[in-house]
Amino acid sequence: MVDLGLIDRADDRPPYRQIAAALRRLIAAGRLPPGEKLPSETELIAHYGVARMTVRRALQELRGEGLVVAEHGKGVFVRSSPPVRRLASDRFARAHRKQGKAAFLAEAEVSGHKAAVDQISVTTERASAEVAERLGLGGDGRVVMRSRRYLANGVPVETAVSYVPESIAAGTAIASLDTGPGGIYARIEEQGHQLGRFTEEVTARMPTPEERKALEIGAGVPVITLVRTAFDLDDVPVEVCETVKVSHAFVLEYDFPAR
Amino acid sequence: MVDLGLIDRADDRPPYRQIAAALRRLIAAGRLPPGEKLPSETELIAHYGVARMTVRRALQELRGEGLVVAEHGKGVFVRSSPPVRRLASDRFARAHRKQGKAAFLAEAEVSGHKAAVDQISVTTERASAEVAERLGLGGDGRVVMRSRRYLANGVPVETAVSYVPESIAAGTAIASLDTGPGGIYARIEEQGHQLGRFTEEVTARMPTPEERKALEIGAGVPVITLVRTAFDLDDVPVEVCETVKVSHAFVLEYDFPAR
DNA sequence: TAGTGGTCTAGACCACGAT
DNA sequence: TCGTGGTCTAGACCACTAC
Repeated sequence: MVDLGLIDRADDRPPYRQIAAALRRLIAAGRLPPGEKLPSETELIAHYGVARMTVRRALQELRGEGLVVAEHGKGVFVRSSPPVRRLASDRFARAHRKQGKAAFLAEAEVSGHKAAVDQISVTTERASAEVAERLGLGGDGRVVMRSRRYLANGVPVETAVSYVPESIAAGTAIASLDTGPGGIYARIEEQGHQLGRFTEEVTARMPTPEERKALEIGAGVPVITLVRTAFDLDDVPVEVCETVKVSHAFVLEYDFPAR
Repeated sequence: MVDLGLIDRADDRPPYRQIAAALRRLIAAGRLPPGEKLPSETELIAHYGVARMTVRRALQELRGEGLVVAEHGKGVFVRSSPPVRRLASDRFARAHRKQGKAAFLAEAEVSGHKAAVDQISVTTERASAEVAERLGLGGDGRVVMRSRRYLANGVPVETAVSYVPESIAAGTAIASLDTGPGGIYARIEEQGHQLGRFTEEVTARMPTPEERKALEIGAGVPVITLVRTAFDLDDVPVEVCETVKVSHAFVLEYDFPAR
């Protein structure tokens, strides 16, 4: 059993915070490594000599921080993190596409992860107001919508939905399940829209229940949302991609001139 | 009094979630506008006919989502959100500095917020291993460390700590409380280091207890961390700035070529 | 002083997982 | 079946705020 310490009634912090702090320290120090089971509520109650609610408040604080995950009927476990993936802003370089690699897979190769894609679905529908605006489409603009989920080493890390104007996607592999070598962007360039620049809008928030399910994360784990718009050399928007990433699995890197 | 609804014992959601959902709906619908006081715990207990802990769990869920803020001795209030601030990657343009404006204030002016800076502290110390590495300093490299907190319309939205090598900062306004017109970057350029580019590393996570206190946010509100490194025209790193931003107060915008 | 939220106790019953 | 966490009750005392 790990060293849990004791509650100091003279401490100005309430007992539940002291218990949370003790557990947090053990996790940070690696004495409770990822995947390890914490002492059960019953054990913590006996050790600290407090009521169950007090122990539960401490555990709840750690859950809120995303440090631990409770599994009903099994116990409370230290959360194991997926590998961190650094996304550099040159990850869409044409050189990668020329080699037949989509961005996610090319990046995974550099990072040494085993990348996979699943839950692919492709439909054609009317663009939402927001997507239509970003793509510069009229009121009834139709788009091919591709959604999929990315996994690193078998762990879900990101969901993505791409929207390409039907005028560009129609009759190409963009509208089929397999987009072919180089991915969507290679197909778009083949349609005569050579890519010129990207914009990305990044923010973070707590996931919706649906996102928690798709990404297999507990409450208390934030997500990064990234909306990328691709423009061709005439500055015409040719794709919008909305992604939701598990926050602790990504570091986004950007490099820009001082101007 | 607002319409709280009642608990449906046939509902598969537990009572505390039903209560949370009812309050959440009222907030979303604007029936409980920002700044408004929620019914007190006593009132909710009487209305729903449940124990106090049940009501508190519901309120706690809302607090975790950042929707409400509890004020001891006063009540629970709907959180008033700080305005969303869009940060474009040209926010450090030299043109702003030429006009004597630091980046945060220049951006606020565009967005129409009332910006403020407080909790400024300046010290000189040995660089941490991470900062030393980013700045390309040797083992005992010393840096001027400037920390401060930014507020938009009086609400804390960001803390920032800048590190500038002492060799650049010594004897300049960088080492004094007021950095003068144009901020740190204007002073660095005056020292002969004209800025060439920036890199930014972005991720998101849950805040530490200290960050929660400094940013005055509840436990369920994620933060965006952004580490920016400024390089001069010779590609020598001249500043590292670590910021922690309240996630829902920011959208980061980046624009980069397809290459 | 009265009302508010913050913390705690000592029980209870339930649902889930492993055996 | 037993141990686990999930939810709930019905009290208690404390600290903070407003009057």
